[in-house]
Amino acid sequence: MLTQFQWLHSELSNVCKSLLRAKQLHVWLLKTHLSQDPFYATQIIRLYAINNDISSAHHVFDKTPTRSVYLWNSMIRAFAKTRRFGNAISLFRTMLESDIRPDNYTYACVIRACADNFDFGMLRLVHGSAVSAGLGLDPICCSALVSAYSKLGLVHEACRVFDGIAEPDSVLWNSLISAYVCSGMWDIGIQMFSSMRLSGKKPDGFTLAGLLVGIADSSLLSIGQGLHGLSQKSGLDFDSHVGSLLVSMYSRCKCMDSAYRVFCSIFNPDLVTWSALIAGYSQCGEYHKALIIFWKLNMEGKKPDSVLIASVLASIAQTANVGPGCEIHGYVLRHGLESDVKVSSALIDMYSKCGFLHLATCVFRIMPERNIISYNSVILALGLHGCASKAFVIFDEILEEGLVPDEATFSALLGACCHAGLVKDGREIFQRMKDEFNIKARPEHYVYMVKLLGTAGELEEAYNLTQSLPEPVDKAILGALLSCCDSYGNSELAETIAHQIFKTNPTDNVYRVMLSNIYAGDGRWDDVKKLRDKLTGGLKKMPGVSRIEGSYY
DNA sequence: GACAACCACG
Repeated sequence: MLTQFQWLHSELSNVCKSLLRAKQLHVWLLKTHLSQDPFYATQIIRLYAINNDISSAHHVFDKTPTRSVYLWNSMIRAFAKTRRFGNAISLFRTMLESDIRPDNYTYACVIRACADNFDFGMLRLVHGSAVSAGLGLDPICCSALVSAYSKLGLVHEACRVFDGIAEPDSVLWNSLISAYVCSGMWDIGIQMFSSMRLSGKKPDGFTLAGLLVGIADSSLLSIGQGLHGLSQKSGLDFDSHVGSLLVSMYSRCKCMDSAYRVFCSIFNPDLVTWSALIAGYSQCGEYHKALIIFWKLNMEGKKPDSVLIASVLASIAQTANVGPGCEIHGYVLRHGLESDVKVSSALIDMYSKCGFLHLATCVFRIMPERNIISYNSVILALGLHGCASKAFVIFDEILEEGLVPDEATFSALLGACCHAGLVKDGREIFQRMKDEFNIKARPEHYVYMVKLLGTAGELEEAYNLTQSLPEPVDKAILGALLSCCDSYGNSELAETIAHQIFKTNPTDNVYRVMLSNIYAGDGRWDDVKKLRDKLTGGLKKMPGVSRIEGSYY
């Protein structure tokens, strides 16, 4: 039989998400007067933080008279993990003024918080403070520093920290490899991997994980396959992290057969691995397979989490078939997932892409918590359905809420203007994006602007806008203008634009076909022939398919 | 208690 203490320890080590359970344990500890014991207080803070009840966690911290380093660290970590970076830093400052000295774990946690908050200035300060506390060469601090600098894109700083260590341990090697790979320098990451092996350190699951995320697309497939072989040789393919990363890696390489094979070889795959497979099918455009895997997951009695639901909803949105979407919505309501901001944003997008704007706005209105992504989803939905003025009302709501619009917000607004033909509003919001919100226009913003002006017949202004950009101008921007020239039958401008595109994209036949169609519209058949003769093989148009599924009104 | 995975808007 379990003793009370064995029971307590097993309950505390259980990381299961349940605020109720955390509260029950807290009450039990209060009754037995154990709650003031720094160890138990630390555990309760951790449980509250996992369940996002930061005020209860802070209350426990306040009420504990003897504060160990452990206790301070757990409270700072609780703030940092719930993205309350300001609180984490100010508690760290209070700790520095107290008679308890921060240890290497405190610094590692604060360093990570600075990186998560993209606060370079604070990271420098904390780094300096760690050095003066004599922890400049501590392996735990250094691995946190290497990861933090690389997250901020400062891979050379990360390298400097690494170079300062005479005998790096595996964790530090893994952090450096990850740093290079995450910064897009996967070849240096591979070199570091060789150096690690030469130095006698055995690669582990983390090493492989760091390398696998660098296999961004099918051009690196053979390296990915090599890493897969290596993981099999060292028996690391049984590691659940490595398994899920192999599935994602093959998905990114569009090798869904291999991804599925890896998935099948994993004994009892976890939710992350299921998610990786579903997202993989979805990203490869195999939405129906994604749904089949989702139903299979349900048949096995597994409980999908919010991340998995969000990726399935994204798949459904692409199939534009609201039926399964409604089923998932039912599941969401039955399992109390509707308050999750990821799930709700995905529901808004799904309903809007399936044609049900009113359901999308209903979901939005009853959301208890909204972030910029949920606002962007609803602006996109309104824009897609031609309700541009309502989209602008939502934009004002963002500002009233004190949220900061991002690139995607303006993309959605410009898209809404395009759909509704609101040239004046489009011009205005494009200007405000740059002047008021300091957001540099990205190619997609220019595409919308060119489309907006071009569709309204302002071809000259649209052309001037494209020519104000530095060379080479993105082909999508010029392509948008080319298609407007087609609508207005302006074959002269079309010719100029098309040749500008051909200069940088000599093999892109799509634009030759577009220009040839414009010539044809003008009756310039000789030019059509000249252009068509230049076309190389492989020009096949996928026939369109439409289908009507059952009605869900 | 430090280093790693799946995810919603474009």
